[in-house]
Amino acid sequence: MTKTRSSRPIPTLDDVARKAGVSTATVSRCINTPDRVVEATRAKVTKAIESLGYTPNFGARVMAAKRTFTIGAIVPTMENSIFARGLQAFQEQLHSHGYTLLVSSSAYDPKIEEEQVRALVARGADGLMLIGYDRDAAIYKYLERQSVPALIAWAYAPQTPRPAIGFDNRAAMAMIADAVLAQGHRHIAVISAHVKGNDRAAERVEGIRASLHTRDLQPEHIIETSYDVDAGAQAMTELMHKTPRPTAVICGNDVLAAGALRAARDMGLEVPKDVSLTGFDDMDLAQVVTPALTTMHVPHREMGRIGADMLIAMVEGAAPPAPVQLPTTLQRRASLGPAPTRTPV
Amino acid sequence: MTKTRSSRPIPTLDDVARKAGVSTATVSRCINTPDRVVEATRAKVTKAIESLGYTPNFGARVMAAKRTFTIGAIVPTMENSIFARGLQAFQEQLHSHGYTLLVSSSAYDPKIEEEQVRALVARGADGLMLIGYDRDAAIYKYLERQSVPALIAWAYAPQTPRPAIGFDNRAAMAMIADAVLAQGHRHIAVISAHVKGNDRAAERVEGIRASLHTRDLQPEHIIETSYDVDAGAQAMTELMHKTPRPTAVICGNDVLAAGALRAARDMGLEVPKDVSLTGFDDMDLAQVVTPALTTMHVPHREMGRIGADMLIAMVEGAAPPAPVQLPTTLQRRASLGPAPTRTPV
DNA sequence: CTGAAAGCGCTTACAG
DNA sequence: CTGAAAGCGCTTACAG
Repeated sequence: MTKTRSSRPIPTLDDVARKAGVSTATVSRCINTPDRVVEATRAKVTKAIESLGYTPNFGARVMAAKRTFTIGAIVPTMENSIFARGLQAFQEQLHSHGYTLLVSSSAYDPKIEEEQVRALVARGADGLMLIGYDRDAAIYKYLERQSVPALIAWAYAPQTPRPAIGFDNRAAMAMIADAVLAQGHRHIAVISAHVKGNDRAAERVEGIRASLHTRDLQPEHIIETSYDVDAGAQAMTELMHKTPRPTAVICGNDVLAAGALRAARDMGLEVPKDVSLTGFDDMDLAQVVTPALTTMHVPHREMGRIGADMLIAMVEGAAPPAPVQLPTTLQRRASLGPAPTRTPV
Repeated sequence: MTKTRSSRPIPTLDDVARKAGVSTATVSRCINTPDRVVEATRAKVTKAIESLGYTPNFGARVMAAKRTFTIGAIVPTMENSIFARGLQAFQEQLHSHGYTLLVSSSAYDPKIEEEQVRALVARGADGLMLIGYDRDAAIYKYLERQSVPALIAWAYAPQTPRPAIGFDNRAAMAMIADAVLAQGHRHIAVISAHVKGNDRAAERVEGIRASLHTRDLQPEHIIETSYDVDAGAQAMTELMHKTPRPTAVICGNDVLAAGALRAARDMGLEVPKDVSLTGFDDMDLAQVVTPALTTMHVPHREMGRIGADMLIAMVEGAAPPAPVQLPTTLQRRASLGPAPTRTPV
C-alpha cells in the first residue's frame, strides 16, 4: 500500500551524500546550482547519483523550495479537440522553458473545476491556466490567497483587469451573423452550447443577437445543448421541423455544425441549397466535411504559445500583464450560401 | 517569486491547532479520520479551519503519508481526439473513487515521454497509465524501483505479462483488410502513422500484411506519416499518382482517412466508386464525413472505465491483474465499396 | 480520545 | 567551496 514496500528502498539525498562522502547540502547544490560546487566534488556526487539511480523527491523539494516548475491547466473537456490544439502549443512552449504542464478536465462542471483548482494548487502548481472568466469568486480569492497566478484563456474582456489571452467571442460571432445576413437570410436559428457558466458561449449568442438586431431581427430559435456531434445533429433535426423552417443555422462551434450537417443530410436536405450552416473554431473537421464549413478561424496555437509566455512571466514574479486580444478571421466556405428565394415551408 | 510573498500568509495545520486549542495531531485526525475524534473537539477544529480558510498543503501531506490519490496519464498527443474519449471516461471513473487525473502529452517523442514519467512520479503520482508497450526498458525499471504501478492501455499483448487493457490491433486491422479483399480489391495501399516506437501502428500494418498474405498479395505502397488530417491528405495525393493506382487505401486511423477523403475529393475522385477508403477508431469524425467511413469501432469509454478500476486496484495493493482484451467491431459504411471492374490507369 | 515528538526528503541562510 | 542545522507542513506510531 505504501511506496516503501519495495524490496530495494528508494535512494534519498542522504544516501547519495553518504556514498559520495559529502554533506546533503553539497549534493543539493550539485543538482540545483552546480557551478557553486568545485569540479572534483561534483564528479564524486554525480557518480554516486548514477550508481544509486537517485532521482529527487519532488514533494520534499516543493516543500523546501516552494517552486515546482509545474503549470496546471483546467479545460472544460478533453473529449473533443476544441482545446487540444491550443493546449499542445501551450505545453510545447512551457516545456521549452523547463516547465511541465499537467492538464485536467472539469467536464463543464463548476464544482469539479473548483476541485481541480484545489487539487492542482495542492500539488504545487506554480500557476494555472483557466478557460473563460466565469467562475465563483471564491476560486479567485483562493488563488490569490495561495499566491498562485492564473491566466484566463479563450476569452477577452478588456473591462476585467484579470490577465487573459483570447479573442472577442461576441464580435467574432457577430461577424458570422453579418455574413449570414448579407446572404439574404432572415429566418435564422442558433445551436449553442449551454451558456450558463460558459461565458464564451454566452457572448457568442449575444454577438448574434446584436448583429440581427441591426436589421430588427432576432434568432427565431435558440437551442442550447452539449458540445458533441450527436447533440448538434439532434438539435438540427428539431430545428428543421419548425415552421417556417430556418434558412440558416448558426452553430456555436464546428463540432455542433458537423453534427447539424449530418442531420441535414440524413433528412435529405442539401447544404447550402436548402439550408445554410456555419461553425466556429476552424478545426480540422471544418475542411473535412462536405460541404466545408464557413467558420471563424481562431489562432489556437498562437494563443497557447503566447499564453505560456505570459503565465511564465507571472509565475516568475512579473507584474500582471494586460489582457491580450488575438484576431480571428472569417473563413468563407461552401456551407453558407444565399437564402432560398422562396419562403421555405 | 516565492509563495510566501503574499501579504496574508497561508494558514497551516499549526495555525488551526493553535486557534482551536488542540494539537496538530488532532487537527490532522479531524481531516483524515474524523471518527477517531470526539464530536466536541471536531466542532472546534472545523470552526477554526473555516475561519482561517485552511486547506492542507499537499506536498507535505504526500511526504508524510506517501499517498497522493493522484493518477498520471501520458498520451502521445492531445491534438486529436483519438485518446480523448477514453481519457474522459478514465477520469470520470477515477474521480468517482476519489482520485485526481493529471494528463500530459509526449508529442510522440520517447524522450519527452520519459521526462513526463519522471515528472509525474516526482510529483507523487500513485500510478500511471501509459499508451502501448513500446518504450525503453529503463522506464519500466524506474517505475518498478519507485514502486509506482503502471497500466498499459490501447494495446493488448497476451505474451507480455504487464498489466494492460486494450485490443488486438493486429487482428482488428486484419479484419478490415479482409473486408477490403472481399470487395475484390487487389491493388491496396496503406497510410499509417510512423511505426517506430508506436506498437499500435506497427501491429496494424502487420495485420494488413498478414491478411493480404493469405491471397499472396501485399500492400503495394505503405506511406508513414504523422496523425493529422493534412498528412493524410498529402499521402493520399501521392498514392493517387501511382501506377497502377490503388483501388483501396487502408488508413491507420480515422483522422488519416478523413484527410485522404478530402484529398480524393480535391482530385475529383469519387469514393468509393473510384477508390475505397477505410479508417480505424470509429471517432465521431467517421460518421460526419461524406461518405461515412468504414472503420473499426473501439470501445474507448469502456477501456477508460475498466482501466481506471484496474489501476486503482493496483495502486491499492492488489496483485497485478492479467491483461484485459476488449472486443472491436467492424463498422461497414459507404467509404468501402467494390473494386472497379476495369484496371485503373 | 488526545498529545508530544519523530520523521518524511529536501533547501538554504549562516558560518567558516 | 562546503557543512551543520533549522525549517518546510504534514502524519503517525507510541504513550497516556
